[in-house]
Amino acid sequence: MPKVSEEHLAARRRQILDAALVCFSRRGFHQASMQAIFEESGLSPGAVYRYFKSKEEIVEAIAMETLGGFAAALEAGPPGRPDELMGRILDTIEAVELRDHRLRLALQVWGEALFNPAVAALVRKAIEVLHERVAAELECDDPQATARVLVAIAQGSVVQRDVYGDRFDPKEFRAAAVALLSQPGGAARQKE
Amino acid sequence: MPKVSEEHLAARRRQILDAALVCFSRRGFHQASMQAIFEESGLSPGAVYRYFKSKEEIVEAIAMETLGGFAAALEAGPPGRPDELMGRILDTIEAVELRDHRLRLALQVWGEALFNPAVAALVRKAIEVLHERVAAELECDDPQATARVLVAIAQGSVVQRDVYGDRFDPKEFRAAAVALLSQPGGAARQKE
Amino acid sequence: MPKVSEEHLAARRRQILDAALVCFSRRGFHQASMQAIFEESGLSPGAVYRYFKSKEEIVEAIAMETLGGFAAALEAGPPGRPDELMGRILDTIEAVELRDHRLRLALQVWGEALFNPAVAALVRKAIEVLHERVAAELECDDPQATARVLVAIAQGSVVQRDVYGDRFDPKEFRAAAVALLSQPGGAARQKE
Amino acid sequence: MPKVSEEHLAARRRQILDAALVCFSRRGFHQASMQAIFEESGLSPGAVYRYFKSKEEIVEAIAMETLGGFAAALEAGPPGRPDELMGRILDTIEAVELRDHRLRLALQVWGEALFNPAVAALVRKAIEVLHERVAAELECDDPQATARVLVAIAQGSVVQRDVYGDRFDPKEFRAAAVALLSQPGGAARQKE
DNA sequence: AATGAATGAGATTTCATTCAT
DNA sequence: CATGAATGAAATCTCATTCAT
Repeated sequence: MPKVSEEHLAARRRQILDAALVCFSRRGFHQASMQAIFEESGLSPGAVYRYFKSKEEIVEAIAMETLGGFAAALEAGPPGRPDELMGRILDTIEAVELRDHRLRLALQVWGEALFNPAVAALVRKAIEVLHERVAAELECDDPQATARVLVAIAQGSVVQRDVYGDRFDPKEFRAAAVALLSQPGGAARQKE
Repeated sequence: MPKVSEEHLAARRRQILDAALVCFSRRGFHQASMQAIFEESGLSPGAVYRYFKSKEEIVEAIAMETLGGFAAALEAGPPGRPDELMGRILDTIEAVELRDHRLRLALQVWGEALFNPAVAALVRKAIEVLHERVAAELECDDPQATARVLVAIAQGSVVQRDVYGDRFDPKEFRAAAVALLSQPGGAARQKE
Repeated sequence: MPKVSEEHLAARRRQILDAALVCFSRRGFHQASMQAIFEESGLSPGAVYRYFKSKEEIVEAIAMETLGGFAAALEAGPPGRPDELMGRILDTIEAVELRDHRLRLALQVWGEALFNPAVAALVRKAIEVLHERVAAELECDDPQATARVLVAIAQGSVVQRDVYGDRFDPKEFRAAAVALLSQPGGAARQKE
Repeated sequence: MPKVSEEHLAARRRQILDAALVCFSRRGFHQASMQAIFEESGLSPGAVYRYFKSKEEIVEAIAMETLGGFAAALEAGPPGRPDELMGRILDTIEAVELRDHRLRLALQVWGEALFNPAVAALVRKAIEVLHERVAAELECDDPQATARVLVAIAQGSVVQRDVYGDRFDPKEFRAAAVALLSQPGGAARQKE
């Protein structure tokens, strides 16, 4: 009974990736088993392997989705100062996390990039893209270099959030980051 | 070979941890096998298991060393502005990386914290300590919150370096970060 | 080879249990290795573990079969005197041994009950059942207590047979037991 | 520092066997590890292996002690009827158990005899001895065969006690056995 | 005599993957 | 297109035993 609609195929793929998302979030890429994905998805091994030819391919698909989500969500806006852009970036992370709950995966994906060249390429590309977007919207002396720092702040915030869980306060972090960037030297307590 | 000196025992432990360091850096915590550690260390399974009672214990020991290394290396100094402290933090990372080559592990350790409560506790503690150190040396409006941002920049720099490898330029990043913090709003191209 | 008939599954289970039977009889529960069961059954580890999730589960299944075999084989009959019932019990043991060759296992199962609570429960249940059956068919003063002694004679005969191997003569034992019970005091050489 | 008194050697041996007794009673011959014996005895592997050249030798020594204990404890007495002797045998088991707590081991030893020829020989010898002693003190038609049945009752009582633990009532069992043997046919409720 | 560090074979179990149906 | 039984390599860890000190 071959020939099945495009939608059907896409739905199956989604079903598998959703299950993988759950499993990877729960135990990590390498501690989650294919067996767990079969169960979570309600599909048989054969079915899953029809859509992805290895576990690694699933990992890569999840990595791609996870990284792509952020880039896609960062809306273009008018050029602005670093602190303004920083606020927008952190707001976007917040929005995406609310929608997808993929922050735990982001950290994993970066870690996976250390050993998996395909994922490494994805991650590099994604950071690159983000970086270009940010640089393009920055109004400051060295937009390229500054963009890298803003991206680092965002990445660091993800690390802290993943590690601290509920004890990380995104609003507070956002305020601190924006303040630091808006009155840098000034933040130094007006010494006298 | 009974009753052996303390140093001997310590040396064996080191031998195992050094081997684990190599293996984990090469393949990651969960893809490195115990077998690989036996071979890299030149010891038998029984010998390794005399010093660590599970793979997880080795992972935790490595995590602890890796995190402790940074905290220990950040020398105390006189209070200063955020940009000054940022420079010192990034220099420390640089120095530690040159010495230990553990930056790849740092990212892995953060990832491990997502699923391993013991490692999570270690990481939280380590970040906490760093955070307190930084806050204590900051002269600015809200040292606690500001410290968190500086730590985030440092963490983000580690992510970028791990992902970019040689293409990450630490000096450039350092310069950009310090510049951004010293003339924050000011960095906004003096609009005219 | 998907969706396979019930019989196929049952047959595979049998195949594994038959192999386990051989291996356990040959070396004992704890000295028989899973490897041996894989080889004896001609199945792969994965296949065996699909049907039983641990070695212990196989041990328990074998214990259950072994104990159940005896209970099932003891046919109901009209109430009778202790010596009559004793004869029937020993005959049943004989018949079951001829059919299944599980006497070596019976002793092992009792031993396993010392340390394995699940097996202990099985054994207690089996002895209980046997005991009730015997008591129900006894015509004598205290059927409950008497049943316990008849069961003990049966158990002791199994011990002796296992230990003596071919040198144990079941017919002789049966005759002696029946004689002892039929002319108890009387068996005392008519003193004058 | 060689040459040590005989007593010292004997004491060490005892120390090891006592530890083994504890370990074997707790987990069984094959599930108790040598490591456990080292710990329980407070001796090093090297020390233990000086006195016994393998685990099997310890098992055999324990088996020997366990079996010997019963034979030695059954005091000689004047010839008597089966029921009288039965009472004495069960009383002896009781006394020995109170003293040594080795009943759990007895069942294990019988099981071990299935696979270990040295133990099998010991067990056969022990049963033989017991058998001869009992036969010699029996006053009845076929002392040899009757002795075997009495021994079986004793063995069966050990099985039941091991399996039932505290729920086995030795006094009740003793009474039932003696009654059955003293009024065998008679126990059959005088049908009219 | 005694120690205990070290060995290395081997135990149980899991897991990604395949392919007959 | 889908199933799920089967595979078998490999993973972690244990254990009886040895031997240099």
